[in-house]
Amino acid sequence: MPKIVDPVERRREVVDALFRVVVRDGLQRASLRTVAAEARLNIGSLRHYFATQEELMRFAMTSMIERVAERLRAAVEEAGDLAVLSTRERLELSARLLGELLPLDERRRAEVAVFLDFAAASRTDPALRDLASQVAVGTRGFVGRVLERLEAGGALRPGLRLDVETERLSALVDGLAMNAVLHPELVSGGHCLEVVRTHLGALAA
Amino acid sequence: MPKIVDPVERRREVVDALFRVVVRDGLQRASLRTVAAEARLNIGSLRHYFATQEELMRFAMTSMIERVAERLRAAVEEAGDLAVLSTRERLELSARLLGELLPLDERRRAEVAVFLDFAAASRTDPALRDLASQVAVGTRGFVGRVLERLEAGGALRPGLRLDVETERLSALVDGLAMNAVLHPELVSGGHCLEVVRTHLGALAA
DNA sequence: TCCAAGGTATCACGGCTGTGATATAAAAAC
DNA sequence: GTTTTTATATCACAGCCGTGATACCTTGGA
Repeated sequence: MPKIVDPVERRREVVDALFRVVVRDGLQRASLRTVAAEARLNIGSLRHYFATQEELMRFAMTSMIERVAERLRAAVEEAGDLAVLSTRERLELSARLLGELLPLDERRRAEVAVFLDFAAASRTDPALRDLASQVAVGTRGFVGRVLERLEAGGALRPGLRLDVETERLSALVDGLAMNAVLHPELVSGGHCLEVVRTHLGALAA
Repeated sequence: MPKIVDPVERRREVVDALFRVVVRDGLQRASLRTVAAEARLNIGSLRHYFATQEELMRFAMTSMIERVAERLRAAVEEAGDLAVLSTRERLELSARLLGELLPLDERRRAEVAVFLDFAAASRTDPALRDLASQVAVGTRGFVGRVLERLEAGGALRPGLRLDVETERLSALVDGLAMNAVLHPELVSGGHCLEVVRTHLGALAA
């Protein structure tokens, strides 16, 4: 019974299955066969949508990037205009925005885990390098925009070098996310938010 | 010609070969065969020293932990008593100590790359979990001690919560190290040091 | 001198991997 | 109704993997 299933939907199902495998067993275990089994598909069917392993991996990584980017865009839009807010409220709003990159619930936790595995793999896998670079540039842009809006609203202490602060905050968020995913018994979601709030508070005072 | 080689030295050579493979091709490519080839050993010889793959991986990770821990200890000892130093000098010294965890030269760069791959693998590999946890606890202890000594010397601004600041600085260093290794075209060693100096400066002001 | 131990090397097995080729069948296009 | 496309499914192949078993040789000690 071909053709009755939307191929776009099928690809999404396969990518979701891949993510479940990566979260549960790591990227190394995400072979075509294990992903097909997780998606309840025959490997032949899977290869009808993704001819090679590299094609599947790149499509999955691209899908994840688009999903997170869309969520960040929605969060920024929902934040709206911060002209009406007090400095304290602006800082709290910024913390919530940055929290979209932290493993504060199961969904974000899974995302960070997948990104971590892909990032580590991208170091030695040329097929993933450009995508990993795209992630790094994207998060820097997002963090930089958060800081710019704070400064434009006069919420930041004067004399800050925004490029250095962007690098500092990006590294902080990445490090927090990684530690929270790798050592949840050491770093909880609450700890992450507290550290981010402390950091933003120090940038304001 | 058996017995003429120190088995301790042999194990060290194997571990060094493993690290070279991991840095060059990633942990996934570090099979018994590739490591044996890199060490110019027959796989049978390698298995005479490491019966199983898990034993080799755990020994390698443990060796790396001990090497870095020893270098950190030496750096702290060399730092000596900071009672005679000015606040500015104490901050610069602390930055140098934290720099031991950053990829500021080829050796440290290789270490961070290896740690990153092992950390990512430890998330889903039970055989490495305790070692990864040991690394996380160790770096937190090191960072915490750096902050304690600064505070004891009165170099830090009052009112800081040292536990939160330890988590913040640990995440910052981890994130910087990761980003510098994964995206050297985006984050150089100089950038790392500048960010760390900025952070310590903000803790002092 | 003989024996045990340490070190090197090779073979074989089952298992998993990505991938090419191919068969079958249903739906769509003409 | 015929043909073409889309989809599912299976087989086979070469390659790498960890590992068990084993053989051979050199050295140290009894």
